Amino acid sequence: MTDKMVLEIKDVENGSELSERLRVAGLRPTRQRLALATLLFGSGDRHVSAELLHSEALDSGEHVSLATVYNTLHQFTQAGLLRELAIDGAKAYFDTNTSNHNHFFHEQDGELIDIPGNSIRVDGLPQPPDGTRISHIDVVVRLVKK
Amino acid sequence: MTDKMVLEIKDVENGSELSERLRVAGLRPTRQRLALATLLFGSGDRHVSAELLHSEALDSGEHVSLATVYNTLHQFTQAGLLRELAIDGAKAYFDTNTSNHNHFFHEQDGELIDIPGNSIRVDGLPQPPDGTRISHIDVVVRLVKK
DNA sequence: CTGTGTGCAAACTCTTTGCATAAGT
DNA sequence: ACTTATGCAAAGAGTTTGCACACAG
Repeated sequence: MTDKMVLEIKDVENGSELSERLRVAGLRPTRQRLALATLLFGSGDRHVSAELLHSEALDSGEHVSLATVYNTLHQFTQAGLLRELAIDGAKAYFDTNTSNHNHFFHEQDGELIDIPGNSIRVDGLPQPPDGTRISHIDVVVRLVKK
Repeated sequence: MTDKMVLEIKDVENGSELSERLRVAGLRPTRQRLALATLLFGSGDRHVSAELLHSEALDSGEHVSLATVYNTLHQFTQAGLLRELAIDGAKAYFDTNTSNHNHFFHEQDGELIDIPGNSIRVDGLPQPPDGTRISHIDVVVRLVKK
């Protein structure tokens, strides 16, 4: 039995393939990154701001500095684990659902809700300008109180 | 001939129905607002940031403080003369085209290009959550270099 | 005159940065 | 050991605010 096998068994035992996800992304699975990853990926799709994630981490008893939260969110985004959303200009939101989907945004509450990727269809796209290609299309359906 | 008539004739003479647009919106046509309105609405559709508009105003020889530029952009937005865009989170953009249309956004250059309102069609919108109605739908087609 | 608008500087929010210390491999 | 990550506090960008003065009606 090699060291590598032992490592794999240990990872499976403590239920944490999060370590492995981080390692694959070239990120050391530090205490802080694991804590944030657990909050982010431990329970379905989420939309978080840096401040929210920071306070959740503190609430859960892990000390993580706000600067580290920002670093981590950007590292995760670069690694493709998160997608950054430009929704309201004031602050950045990060979405744990990186697949193709869109959003309702409640302008008064600041609440953000996923719209499944297959429900909205965008037709009639004009040709992108020369020398460019479409990276992706963001659709934000803005809501107000009735 | 009444005072009112004199005023109307003067407005027509200097070619400025901008004064009237501001008055209708409940905004006094001050020197600063007229200068900004001229820059904004004097030449086709535009996308501006506060800082860009401020420096254009200074370049044109009109002194306007940055705070007034912000005030004015928000007042114009509230009056329906502008639409605010949440494109890249870092700063706010204001669009002089308030009709229904969408945007190409070149992520690397930060360039913003209008897509005519009638070319894109969005289908398959789910029902908005209870107690809310759709205010409007923003479609941003994000571009990267080929 | 009266009320609104403007300018200035200070304050505020969100985010980034520099550098010494701590932790992972 | 060696390298990367973290924490702190300070700096930075963009935006807002409070209040005295100026201007439009």
